[in-house]
Amino acid sequence: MPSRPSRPRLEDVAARARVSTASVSLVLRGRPGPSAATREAVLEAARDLGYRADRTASLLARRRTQLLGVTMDVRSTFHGELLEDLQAAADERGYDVVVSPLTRTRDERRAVESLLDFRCEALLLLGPRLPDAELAALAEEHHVVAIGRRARAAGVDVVRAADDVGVGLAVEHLVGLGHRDIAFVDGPRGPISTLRRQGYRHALKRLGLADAADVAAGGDDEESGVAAAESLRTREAPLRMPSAVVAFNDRVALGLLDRLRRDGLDVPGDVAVVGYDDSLVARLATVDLTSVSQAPEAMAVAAVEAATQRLDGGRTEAVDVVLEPHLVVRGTTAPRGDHATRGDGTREG
Amino acid sequence: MPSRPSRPRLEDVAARARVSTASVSLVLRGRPGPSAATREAVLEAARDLGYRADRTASLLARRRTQLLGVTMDVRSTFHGELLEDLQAAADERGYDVVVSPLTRTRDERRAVESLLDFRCEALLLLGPRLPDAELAALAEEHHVVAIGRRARAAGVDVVRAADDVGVGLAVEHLVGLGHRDIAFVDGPRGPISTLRRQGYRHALKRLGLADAADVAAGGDDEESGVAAAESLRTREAPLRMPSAVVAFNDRVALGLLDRLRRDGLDVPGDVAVVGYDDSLVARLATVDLTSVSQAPEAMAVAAVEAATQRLDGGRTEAVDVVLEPHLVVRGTTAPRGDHATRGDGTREG
DNA sequence: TCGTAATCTTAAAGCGCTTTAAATCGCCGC
DNA sequence: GCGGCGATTTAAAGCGCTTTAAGATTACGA
Repeated sequence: MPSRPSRPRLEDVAARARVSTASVSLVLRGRPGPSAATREAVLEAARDLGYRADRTASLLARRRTQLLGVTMDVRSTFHGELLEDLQAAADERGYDVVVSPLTRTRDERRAVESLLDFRCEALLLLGPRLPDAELAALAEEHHVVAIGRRARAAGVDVVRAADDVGVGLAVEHLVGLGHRDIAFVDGPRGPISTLRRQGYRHALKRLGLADAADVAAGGDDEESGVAAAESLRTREAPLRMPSAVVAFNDRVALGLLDRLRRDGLDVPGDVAVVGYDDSLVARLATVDLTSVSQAPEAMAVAAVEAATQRLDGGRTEAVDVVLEPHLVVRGTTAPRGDHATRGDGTREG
Repeated sequence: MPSRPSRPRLEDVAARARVSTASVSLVLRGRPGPSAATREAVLEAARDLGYRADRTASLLARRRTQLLGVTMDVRSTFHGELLEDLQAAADERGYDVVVSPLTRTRDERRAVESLLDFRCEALLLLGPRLPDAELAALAEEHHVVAIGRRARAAGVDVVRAADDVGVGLAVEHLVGLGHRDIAFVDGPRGPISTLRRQGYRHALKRLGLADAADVAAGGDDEESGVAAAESLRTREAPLRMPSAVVAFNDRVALGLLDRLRRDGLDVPGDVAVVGYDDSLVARLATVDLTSVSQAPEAMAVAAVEAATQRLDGGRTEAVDVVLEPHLVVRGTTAPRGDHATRGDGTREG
């Protein structure tokens, strides 16, 4: 039941403090000018009245909105986490965030439109799927930051993690544990998979294990993981069941884990598994998956930074920020020794 | 790189169409008045100029904002789903949604403040944790709808599912499959658990199995499920390992599943498991968990409906909408017969 | 004591759109 | 040919806040 007496306006505060609305405006926004006496009077009046500025009006009056628009997939917990960090980073810089969720009935284009209606000053797109050309077109009219995806679109700022390096870390970790037969379960067709696969190959080469390269078809979800597990276990002669697997992402790793364990294999005893994304599910005590973190906090900060540099710092050249991922070691990886001593030897070939 | 030539204003459209700004405003919002000729001229001019109304300005001018504010936990996929449906429902009624995420550094109060700053006309709170008193206070000044939680707060509209009925459905399903020893793994202390537990007890009574009531301590996450699985398997004499378990929610069910299977039990062969929420994870092919759905779409529609009824329908009495949940049968439940024929008999007592 | 600079304060002009109240235009009947 | 009426159109007054430019005060040095 909204209050009948409409909320107090700036004018009311001014009247009560016996000063002009200009002074009130200045004081309330902490701008220099008003004397200490005026400040106090205004603050007191505002407090008494329970005054709260009408953002709509102030946005209209000042040319700026100080709003950052974010598009995201609400169903993705990774995006959820990123959003948390974006909020925090924006807060610190005096910006507010408007989120525009993508849903079945609301594609990326629509979500962006909505953000523009709100007059957001910059668009932060989480894992945008818009074609590069469209991103570039958008960037001609607005500030846009693509997060988590490489983009060859003029004028678009990009903030992403070095996926190849990330996979490399995983491989090094496994080799360090004594593993030699390390398979990589691929992701869906696309630039991200390519990069991760490269990371895998290069790491093996670097470690003198180039010959052991073993890439299995995969995908980006649990089912792909299950399928990959099956194919790894039923392969023909020259190929062997690896002692460790690096999966395209955590979901795939999850499918792998599930299937391997149902088949009676012990993880990490018989097979070590590493995921990618360090998603919330990887952190669950029941999953406890070793995974590569894309450092969402750092990405968030970098993205907001990119936006504010354009807005307040006068930057006009697009930037491409590449962050170093890091490995989070948990319970699905262990020294290879374990395998030899308690594995059930369910290998082929 | 935002465009230099500032975006066209209403005035520009008016000039180009050779009519007044009033006419343009009327036409663009589809209000009655302008003649067909005027309409056409305006639409054409607007199209030519690529005109897009400045929401900020129009919000200020008209008294209404047509904005619904939603607070949610971004990490919850259930909230994510709900949000999708809320968006859709709001869209249909000509409202726009502003979402205010809860994060570590941004509690519910803060999130609500933010929504008020945006001048949202109604607050839709997803599973609010604010104490009833605070909800009631908020409701004195604003329209508030609590979603998914019972609230004894004056003036607050509530939209929730009949949890007791939901658990009842699960129990009936299991009994229909021939199960008799059906345990319930409880949730965390609170009204929701109480209601679900009641639903469990009442259903058993109704089916003449009151004596078989078997409530195990639980919680609201995977770990609680693991713990519950352990306790179910190691209990003393008179108690037996049940042939079916209804869990407080899907996460608990997941923990149960994981632990039971690692212990070599077959689900649903040895034990049938039912979750609650019909979350995305329950639907994963690798999980395929029978679960009770709270019908998020229906909740979303009801919530938006509640808000618009107050805003446009003139309703002033609070409503309490209780929706009927439904059971989604998947792969973790099967006739008890299965158990007898292929169970490994790992029971106690 | 007076002029001038420095410091505060404020009147007033918007920001871009909506809306009301009044003006305009046709058209009809007498 | 004129008064009148309904259908359109529009001038103008805001919505609540910011900001600029001018005005008021005070402070100082000469």
